[in-house]
Amino acid sequence: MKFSKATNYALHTMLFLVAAAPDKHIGVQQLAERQSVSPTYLSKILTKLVKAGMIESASGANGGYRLKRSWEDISFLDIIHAIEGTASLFDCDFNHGPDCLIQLVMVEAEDEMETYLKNKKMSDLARTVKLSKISL
Amino acid sequence: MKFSKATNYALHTMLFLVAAAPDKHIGVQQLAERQSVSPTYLSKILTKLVKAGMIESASGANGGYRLKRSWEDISFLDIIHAIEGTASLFDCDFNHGPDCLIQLVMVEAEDEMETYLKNKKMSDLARTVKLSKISL
DNA sequence: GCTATTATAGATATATAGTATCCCTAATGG
DNA sequence: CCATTAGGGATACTATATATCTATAATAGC
Repeated sequence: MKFSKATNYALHTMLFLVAAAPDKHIGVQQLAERQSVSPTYLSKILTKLVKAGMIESASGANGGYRLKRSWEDISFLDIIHAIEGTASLFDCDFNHGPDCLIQLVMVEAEDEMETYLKNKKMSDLARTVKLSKISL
Repeated sequence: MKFSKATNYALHTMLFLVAAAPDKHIGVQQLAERQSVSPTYLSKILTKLVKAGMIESASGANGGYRLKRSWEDISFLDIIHAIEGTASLFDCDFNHGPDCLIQLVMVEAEDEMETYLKNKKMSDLARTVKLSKISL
């Protein structure tokens, strides 16, 4: 079980936008170069973020991707869900009654992680980046 | 990102052993039938639990798998780690300095889940099973 | 010791998901 | 109208998970 690389690309792109360009359009070309990934691939990933309402895109010259107005509240969980989907990490396929005890525990465990990720906002992280001049 | 079916097989097998047969040898044949999976496949999974020191195996007639003496303390996390490995769920491969802020957050999130799973013991669950007569 | 039983290991096959690229189309600013 | 940029479809490659079959090793019971 692993988080996908796509999620990593999405998280880094979002952090870059929030920390360095919260209002400018940035082309996928430039974003892709920073992460050494092909523009078309990154584009597919970012399109998911667009559909999830976190960023918006503009075609044509000087186009690119830009944060939406409501970016202050975007959490890690929002981004992860947009890329990986919202399905539970654990499925007990057996049909042994309506509630599988193991399933219940696993879902609760996942909830613990998700609660943490829901409370971590990109904007919090961006503040840290600016203070410490950490490179993205 | 998903937990593997193998983890599900392992968890159910362990719960069955703890709840129903904490001291008897149970053949993989019988365990596999309960979960509608091939004996050789389940055997490979259970061998991992043997190597992790949670159960022991005996060849020959009346052989099979049995819990080790120390089974009272076995947690969900122990089993998951034995099957899925202990590697972090998230790797930031970029080389932008020693500490990637995103990586740090993701590892902490995983820790939240793992802490929960470490505190959930199979024996706790077995007690619930017996009280409520839930079918495994 | 012989035989039936049972776990273990190796080889192999199949399915699924992740990663990635190429190419074509659509939209838009200048 | 043209250069630029996002979006979508088709496709290929890889890695991992899932699963089975066969052969080998160990052991209990006779």
